[in-house]
Amino acid sequence: MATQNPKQTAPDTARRSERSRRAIYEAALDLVVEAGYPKTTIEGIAARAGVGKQTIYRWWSSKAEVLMEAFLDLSEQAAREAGPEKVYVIPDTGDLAADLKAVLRLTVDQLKDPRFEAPSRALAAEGVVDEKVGRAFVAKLLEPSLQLYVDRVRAAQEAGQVRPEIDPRIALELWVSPLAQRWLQYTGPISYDYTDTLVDYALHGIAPR
Amino acid sequence: MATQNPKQTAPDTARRSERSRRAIYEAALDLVVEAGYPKTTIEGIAARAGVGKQTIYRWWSSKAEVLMEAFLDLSEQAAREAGPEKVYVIPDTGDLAADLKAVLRLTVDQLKDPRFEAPSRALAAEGVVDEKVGRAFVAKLLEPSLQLYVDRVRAAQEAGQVRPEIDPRIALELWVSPLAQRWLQYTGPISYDYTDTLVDYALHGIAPR
DNA sequence: CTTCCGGCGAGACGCACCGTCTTGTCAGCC
DNA sequence: GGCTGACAAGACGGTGCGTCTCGCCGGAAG
Repeated sequence: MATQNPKQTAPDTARRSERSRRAIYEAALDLVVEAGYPKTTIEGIAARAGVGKQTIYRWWSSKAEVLMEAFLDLSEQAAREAGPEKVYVIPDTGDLAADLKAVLRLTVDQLKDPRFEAPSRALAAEGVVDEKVGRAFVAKLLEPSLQLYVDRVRAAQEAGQVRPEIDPRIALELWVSPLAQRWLQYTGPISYDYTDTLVDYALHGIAPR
Repeated sequence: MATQNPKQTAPDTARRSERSRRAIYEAALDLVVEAGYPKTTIEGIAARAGVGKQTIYRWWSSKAEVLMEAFLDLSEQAAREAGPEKVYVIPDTGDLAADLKAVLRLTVDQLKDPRFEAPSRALAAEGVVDEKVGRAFVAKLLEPSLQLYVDRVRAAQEAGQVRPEIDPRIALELWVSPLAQRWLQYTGPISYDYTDTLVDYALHGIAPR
């Protein structure tokens, strides 16, 4: 009994083809954008990438996993291109409302970019029905962004713009979740006005002041 | 050229078998609970319902549509059993915060009932990726419940507990959407404490009063 | 530089499910 | 009581699944 591997005879990463890996990422993302997630198949990805099916099955265990890594790769690439620390930190001008509104406007734009929308919709949908995928989606894609809001709200607390007993992790859901639900479930239109309103409601509540 | 039907020679509803219809509803719901949505197939539903596949294809156009009607039927049935006007109107004791907290606690319980959770997760997931299904899901299942919050917030506005310029349709998202997102996407735990906190934040905001 | 091992592209395989179509039966309006 | 069309059952070709087998070839080790 030699070294016990999680999946018998694990493949040798040293000999892995970088060329194939990237071709698979690109094919997966393109297909999801063009044909939609349900019509995106492993066979289709392999064919478009000019790759044997086994190469996909060797390194990933599901369509969702392929797309997750492909999308993660795309995000990192986009982050590198935009330059470090561009959209990836929430500004702190001292005016919490203005800063949140500014970031949410960028988010609104991003949600309408097909190259971003198609894969993240697909992954979100898969995550709703498959808890494992869902938690991976949250941990790798969502949580890092949410943490930025936590930090910004904490700063606002120290500046006296947010009550100290407020839980930042819950506070951010007052504007993130409504936007997310409208986008994911088509419960309503998404606009700058809308996100601006969310920030106002979140900061001051709906009760008389 | 006789009466032009949307789908050539539409079936005759008068001769439709009620017995088969209900057997299909039950089989679909059971399979989704037991095996999960992806493993629920039309062939599987037909087999378990003791029904020919054609009977399903005759009356529905997709797995999602079958499940949607089945779940709608289940909801109406549950509503009838609970008696008219039980959970289906939001109480108005004059204390908006208390009323919202009470209803949200019931929602939390409902979200954890497997017989309810499995189908609504499945439909929500399908709706994320298929806009047609998504809009139907919202219109038939979500919107009616949300309307109750709109009515309750309007009453609160007339009672002077909510500022008059507040849009009730957006206000309700301050507590509904965060709960929905935590449930759908596994972004955090769901508890009475959590929903109580949401109501407090929504009413009074996070800024110093 | 040579050897060799294992990832590689290609695609055949059996399986499950798709959506359509066929058959004979039987239930419900006329 | 007769006709019509929905019904249960299941055959059918098509497609994607996940596994497998085949040579090929390219990078790590000697």
